[in-house]
Amino acid sequence: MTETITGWLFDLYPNETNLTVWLIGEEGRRQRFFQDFAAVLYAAGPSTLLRQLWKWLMGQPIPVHLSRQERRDVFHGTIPVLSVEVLQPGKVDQIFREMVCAFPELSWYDADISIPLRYMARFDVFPLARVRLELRDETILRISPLDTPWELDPVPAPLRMLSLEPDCDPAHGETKELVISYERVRYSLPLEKAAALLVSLRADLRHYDPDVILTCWGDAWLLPRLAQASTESGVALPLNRDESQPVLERKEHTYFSYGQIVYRGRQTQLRGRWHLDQHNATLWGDYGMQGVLEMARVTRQPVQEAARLSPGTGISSMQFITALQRGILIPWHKHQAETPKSAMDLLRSDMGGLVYQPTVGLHREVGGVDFVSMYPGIMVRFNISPEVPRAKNDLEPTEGEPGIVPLTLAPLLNRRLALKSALLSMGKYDCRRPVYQALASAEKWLLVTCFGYLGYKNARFGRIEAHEAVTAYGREALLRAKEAAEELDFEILHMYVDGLWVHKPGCKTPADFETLLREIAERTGLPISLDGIYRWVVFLPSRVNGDVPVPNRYFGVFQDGSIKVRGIEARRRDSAPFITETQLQLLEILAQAPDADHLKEVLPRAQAYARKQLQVLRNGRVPIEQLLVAQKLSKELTEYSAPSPAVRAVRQMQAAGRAVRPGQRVRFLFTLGKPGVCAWDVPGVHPNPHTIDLPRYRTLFERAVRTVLDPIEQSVKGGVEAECLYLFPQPCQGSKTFARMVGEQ
DNA sequence: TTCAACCACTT
DNA sequence: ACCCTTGGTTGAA
Repeated sequence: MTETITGWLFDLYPNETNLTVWLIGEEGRRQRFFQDFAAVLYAAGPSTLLRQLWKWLMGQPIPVHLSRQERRDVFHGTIPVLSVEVLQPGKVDQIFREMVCAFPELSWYDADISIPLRYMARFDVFPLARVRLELRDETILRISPLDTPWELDPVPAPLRMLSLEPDCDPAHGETKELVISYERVRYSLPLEKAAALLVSLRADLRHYDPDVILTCWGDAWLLPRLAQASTESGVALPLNRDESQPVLERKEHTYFSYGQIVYRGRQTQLRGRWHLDQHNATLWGDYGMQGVLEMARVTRQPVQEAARLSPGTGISSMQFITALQRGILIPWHKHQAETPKSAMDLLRSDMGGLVYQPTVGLHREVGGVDFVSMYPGIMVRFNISPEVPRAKNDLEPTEGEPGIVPLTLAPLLNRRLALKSALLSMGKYDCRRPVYQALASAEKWLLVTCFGYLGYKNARFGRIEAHEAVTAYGREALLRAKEAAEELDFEILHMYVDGLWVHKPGCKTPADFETLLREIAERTGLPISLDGIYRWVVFLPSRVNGDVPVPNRYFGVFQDGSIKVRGIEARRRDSAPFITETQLQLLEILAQAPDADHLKEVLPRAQAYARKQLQVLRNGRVPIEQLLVAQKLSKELTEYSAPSPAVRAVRQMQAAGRAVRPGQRVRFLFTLGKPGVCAWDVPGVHPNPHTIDLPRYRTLFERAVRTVLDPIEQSVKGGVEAECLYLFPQPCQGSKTFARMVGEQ
């Protein structure tokens, strides 16, 4: 007796003998099923060794199916392999470890691919895919997808969410209460009365049966704490929906991504239910739940994994899916202890992108023209992939079988283009807008990283020549764009890697740029778009040498009044919120001018605002959190040779028993006297507001204000009284002078 | 005053 | 162990 049901694929993991698969049924039931699933891996090498391996495997207790096959290796063509089919998916890692030990000389393929990823590739499904199951009792006989990860508006799964939120950041202060909320329920309980809390929470879990437990600081703090309380008090807390499985812990780790060191705290994963910690999810800040689900869909990683995925892992898993589905072998990589060159290092060292010197100052009626996902676009159009042979300096589209990289990228790129064009045509207040924006930004990361991986020596599908071909065409495309613009009498104000800023008197509607865009698209074969038309844009000079332009510090206002800011204080994550806020507010005021000619009318308001904010600062009325500076620790404390403010703050934290790992942020305040900083995340220590180093904050404040106002004032000079040019007394460097100025009030 | 060390941004 | 874009700031020599 078989039956068929449909629903959303929710969770998936190996159990003792086969796989557990959770489904959210069409009609809303959460159901657990089981499915037989064999994981296949391959060994290649001398036939005698393969024969020995065969014999060795026959003597193992773990059941396997063995066969000789021919498979395709990306770099070596078709090779003979021994196929090892492990019938108990949960045992793959164990048996593989033993095989490598016994036969270290053999080459291994498809060996370190997670079970969920193998499953997703085999059945072409993904987390929250709509699927049809053919069942016999609790056993899945067949699973087939009803949609693809590339739907723009997938039918949303009816997820039940329960949120757990302590009343304050446990890293910083003393948490007393836990706020529990779901649907229309919301209440809080003291954390101290553990038994009462556990009983209540258990009742909620049983009664509401959430799919998602959404927490703040749940990974490293709340859930471990609840688990411990549960053990101590004897009150069981069934966080897992699958009570036959233990709660899973993923260890903290630090990795490089795009020239940055990144820290991921430990993670607490559930089975049959998701736990998502908003403060420990890679993309949560910018994209929220939608971003995490999108990441899971396109990378096909389980949702809890997707939540803390690095873009590199994300793009790798997409390539693995492509390879698995096409029968291309995935080489096994030992994890070498060497420090990998980051993708960003490569981008820098081979001077990948073309960079131009902008014309410093304020410009009006400027078109921002961007290639959309330029590097991925190049890889797809020119079939750039490690296994596809290339003639040198060949800049023409190639014929033939698309390679792994373009095959992986094409749907992602098309999706991003589709999202972008949907965004262009939808109204400003369309409710899908924020979602689409979140999806587009989430994918941008994957696309950008894919290019980096092409030149990354540890990537399994990398090749430096392919990487160079991409940057070479990128430079060529930008130059062709420049030529096209100049032939159409546009003035080139600036070019940067994949975008250019152009001006032509009278060109201020999208229609005025249409010919240019079409011409560039035609000459380069790459998708191009109008990022927007600026009412005005300012390219900043170097601060060290005021005559020299810098390519990536600018700000401007588009015709719809929205603001674009790059490289300046407000974009730096080590700026205090008060500084960022002031700078962005200044820009908001300036954005009220309908065009550059009206800047002189709004400038006095901006100046008055700056003066007001300065007063707030001087009077000590800025909330202390607004003055917090956050910096990322780039290495172990012992590796530092200079006692930078961040290092001094970490020392304070260490003295209080708080460890900080590389990649973690250190929050601190600048204070008067030695050591000049006060670490924020030291429990029980509350900095005295009177010791705040106001002069220092004032310097930072004025710097940020001058970045924005100086160029505007210069451009409207003549029409404005001279006294307006200097908002503040001349900047003073010595702290004594500052102390006097702050004291004078 | 100079300079090495350090942080962050650009995509 | 090696190389390391840019701009900018900080604190010690």
